[in-house]
Amino acid sequence: MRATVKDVARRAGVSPKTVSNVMNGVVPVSGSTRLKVEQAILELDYVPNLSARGLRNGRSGVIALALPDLATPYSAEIAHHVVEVAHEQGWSVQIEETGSDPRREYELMSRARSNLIDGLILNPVVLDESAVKVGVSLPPVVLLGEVSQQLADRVWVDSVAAARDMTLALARTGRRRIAVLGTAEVRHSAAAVLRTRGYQAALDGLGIDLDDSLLIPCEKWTPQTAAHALATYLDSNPLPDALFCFTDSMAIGALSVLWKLGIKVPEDIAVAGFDDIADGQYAVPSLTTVSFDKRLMAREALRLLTERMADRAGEQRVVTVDYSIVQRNSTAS
Amino acid sequence: MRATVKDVARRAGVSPKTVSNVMNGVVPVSGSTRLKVEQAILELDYVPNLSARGLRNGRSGVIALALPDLATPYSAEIAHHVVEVAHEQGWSVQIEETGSDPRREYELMSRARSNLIDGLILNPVVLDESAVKVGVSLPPVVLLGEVSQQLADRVWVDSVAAARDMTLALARTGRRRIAVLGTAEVRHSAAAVLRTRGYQAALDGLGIDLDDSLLIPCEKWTPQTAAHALATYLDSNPLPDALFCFTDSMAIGALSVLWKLGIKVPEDIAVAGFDDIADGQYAVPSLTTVSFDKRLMAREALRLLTERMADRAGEQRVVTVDYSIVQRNSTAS
DNA sequence: ACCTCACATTACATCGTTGTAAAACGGGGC
DNA sequence: GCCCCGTTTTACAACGATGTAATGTGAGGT
Repeated sequence: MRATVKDVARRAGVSPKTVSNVMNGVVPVSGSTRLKVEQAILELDYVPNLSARGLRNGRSGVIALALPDLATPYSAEIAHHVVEVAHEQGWSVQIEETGSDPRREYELMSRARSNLIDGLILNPVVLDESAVKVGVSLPPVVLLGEVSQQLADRVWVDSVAAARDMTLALARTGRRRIAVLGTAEVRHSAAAVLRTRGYQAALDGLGIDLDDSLLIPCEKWTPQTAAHALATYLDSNPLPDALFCFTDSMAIGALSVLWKLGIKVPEDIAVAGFDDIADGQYAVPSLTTVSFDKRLMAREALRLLTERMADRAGEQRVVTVDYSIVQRNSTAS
Repeated sequence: MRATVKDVARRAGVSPKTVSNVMNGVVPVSGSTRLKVEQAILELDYVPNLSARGLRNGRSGVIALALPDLATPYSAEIAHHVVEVAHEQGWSVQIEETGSDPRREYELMSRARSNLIDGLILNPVVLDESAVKVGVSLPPVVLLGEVSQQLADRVWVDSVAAARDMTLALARTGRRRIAVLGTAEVRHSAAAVLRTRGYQAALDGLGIDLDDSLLIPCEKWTPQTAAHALATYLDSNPLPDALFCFTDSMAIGALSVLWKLGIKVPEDIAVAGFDDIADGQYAVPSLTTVSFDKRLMAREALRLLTERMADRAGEQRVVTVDYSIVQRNSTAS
């Protein structure tokens, strides 16, 4: 049987509450009793029962992190940082996968209410109206990434501006027929919409007419689907000058296809990505991308979340994280 | 305020215990009362408090998954599968990162004891003696991956055999000076030791003398460190025939370095990895690797874990998951 | 009408921790 | 020696759900 405060108290010759006081350190405890208690804790190898603590004071010390798909390098890096930052601050992290299913996104919020979870960091894909219900009797939520409506506190990168800048950067290397990979036809993910918007803004600024045939749709943002989408596209379309993939993962799939087809990057076509995942640096050729500080995102998300827990009523806030265009070999001129 | 069983009971005109009976479905409840209760639950938007439930019946429905580093594609894929399989079975998953620090590995086990966690799936790196203490008053544990001692239930791939087979496969393409990347000089991770052993066994079988200068050490198994290790190595050593990297991640780093040096893969040197991460398929050139079913590993780990929870005393078990050598372009002859 | 028996429901206690409010303690001043 | 006051410790109750054991209900048999 596991030792409880009672056992420790008996052994130390004090009351249970005193043991609790020693552990929590809010109520002052005299040096001598503190020592006795600490001794007893060690001897009995006592560990507090977090369920009981959670029941008693209404918070569990656990937050949930919900991502579309953990196997995605981008999600994995985000998860890594959130877990690490959370741990520094004494939080545990429960991971949930939404599979980019909006039903699941909402279900999570309601599940979180069953406690054991003090807050939720959600990387939504198609959230939108499905979860407008946020706010009422739901746990504190911070959204991570693009959303089309302001539903809750949120941390993001201005991907309209980033996509615009990347498009401009590609144009600056002399490319004119710039295709994008990852536009959405069915499920309009906020990220796809915003990045497409940035791309169009850049073309407008350059005085280039938008050519719809340069919008290569790709519903799932994985190397596999990207590779397939690009291969199919190239079957019946001329090769563009440049290819701006809406994520690095897709870019990696694209590089693979281009290599198999004997198309040289960056000589025949420039390729750029978005997210700056670790592997992009080691892609062949190394990948030009939109980079931003994921650890900072994690830190800010956690900050917003803890502040929200302290004050459920405050105004909704948005943190915009800086980005930069990182030029690597895949777009050399 | 959140509704409790009491509120639901009052509204449905029954006792709290009856509400509990309806929810848990073990004790029979008549149709009419069940309906009343379900109605009340809906009206009040009642969600059970898991902390209270956990306190009362000693299990929280949460398991922990501890990995060295979530940002690693291999870890991420494992996590993805564990989370998905666990979710299917109604478990939640708490993620912990060990940073391959044995102290942290042990700390986790003791933390797990504070409940909120019914079991632990641990991917150890240097566990060994540090956690021999498993078993006594610790939560049910399943180890995932290589270990040097049999400490607990465990799921693994026979990486001695796999490394041997991969080495033989490289030899079969006519390579003789086969280097390995990822041997350990400082912290002897079990995986490094076992894979090196398989490599040596293969050379023995082929009648090739072991050439120590073909063992390229690399403590951390990331593309970055691998790239650095390989670049440094090639500065002062002749190019081997083939390079067997102990993980795909390292292989990706290696491919990047080779490409930058203008060394052609597979013409000048064959490159192989281990783990079959998704990106290996899209590497340039696509990566030959040791493949195994990660979802099966997750499923088996969870099976062992739940069985262990049911029977803390049973014999320790080992599940060995099959592997296969997947030939791709990086080793074409 | 009465008793039995199976089945449905209930009251109560309990899980381990901690906030509240009250009690015990101890030191200093008169 | 006594009282007062600040500090430390304590008893008790409560968080919410559920197992135990006891109570209540009704149908069926005689």
